[in-house]
Amino acid sequence: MPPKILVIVGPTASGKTALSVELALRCNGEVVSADSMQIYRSMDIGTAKPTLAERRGVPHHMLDVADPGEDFSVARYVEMASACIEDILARGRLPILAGGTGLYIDSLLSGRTFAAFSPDAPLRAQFQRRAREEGSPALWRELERVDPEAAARLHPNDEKRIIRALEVWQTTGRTISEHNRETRALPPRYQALTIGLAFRRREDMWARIDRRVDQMMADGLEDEVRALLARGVPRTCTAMQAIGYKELVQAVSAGGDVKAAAEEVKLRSRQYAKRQLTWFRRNPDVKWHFWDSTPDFPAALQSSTAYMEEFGLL
RNA sequence: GCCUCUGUAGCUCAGUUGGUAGAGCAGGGGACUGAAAAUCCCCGUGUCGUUGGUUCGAUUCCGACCGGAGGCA
Repeated sequence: MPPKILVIVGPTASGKTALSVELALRCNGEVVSADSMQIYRSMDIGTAKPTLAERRGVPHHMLDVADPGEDFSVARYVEMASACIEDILARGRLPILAGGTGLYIDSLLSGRTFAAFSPDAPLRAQFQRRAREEGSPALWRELERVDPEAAARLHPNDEKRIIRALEVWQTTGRTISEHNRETRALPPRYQALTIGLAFRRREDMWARIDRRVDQMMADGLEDEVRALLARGVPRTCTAMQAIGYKELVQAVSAGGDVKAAAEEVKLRSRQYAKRQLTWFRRNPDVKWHFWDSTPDFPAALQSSTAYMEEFGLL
């Protein structure tokens, strides 16, 4: 039987950090972040990375493990995060995986593997150029010839996934469909108790997101972005696509309106939160804890520990 | 006070040579297997400001009224 771990999911600003720290303190746990942007160093304010004070002495893993200009990937995340979890388990403590990046969480828990090759940047760039020149449906038709199963699954406009499927084919000689079929058959890496945090009403979630963005601005997000740019972090890198960064980069470099940018950040954050909900709702095993107008951590703590007992984690 | 323009989906606006209307954004839903805070797909009934009139039929034409913008006094 794979080891049991605790997982806390939810959209942005739903209180994952606070709950995971509380649970770690009570249950001899350590937190493993599952956030695709908090992995980057020097991106603290805009990613809502838990501060030292918020961590309250609880060890946190998978924060600050990459430089903003660096390429990161799910595969790297799974490799590093699973090593962290093994280590925590070996020390007899409870791993608490907390974060909002659904792909990272599912990949880690499921035990899936990735096609055995490193992303080939020149090849990808070549496909991107073709997509720009011939259009993504042209690539889709090409995919249809080599991997009809993948083509049937993908929309002709889904450029990123079409390119990915073609990359796998070109570099490994096997189709991504084949690979996926095999990896899906692998046993899960962990037995997860997943607790989901969400607001009962959408408006309450929006209000909390808005407040958080206002706080980020007050905490100096603009300066954080300026510092990254001054250090020469390319504005096109993945890290700079993060919500809060791309909008501020735009405003700061275009001499634009920082206040308007902050409003844009709120809007994009709400849309992101909706996508996160879509992802997590798909998992029927999530034990949801809904907030009324504002988070009630004592209540969440109580229901979480009850689930943990039932699951055999306590 | 007079004149002109204007009032259509939450917002910005198209449109109907009279047969009850459609885009963008917002919003909702879904997808997602080495970029994922990324990316992709699907979803538009609303007293067409109110009220009279003309008409078989008005959101569309005419009048009045009530908002809004501008101009002249």
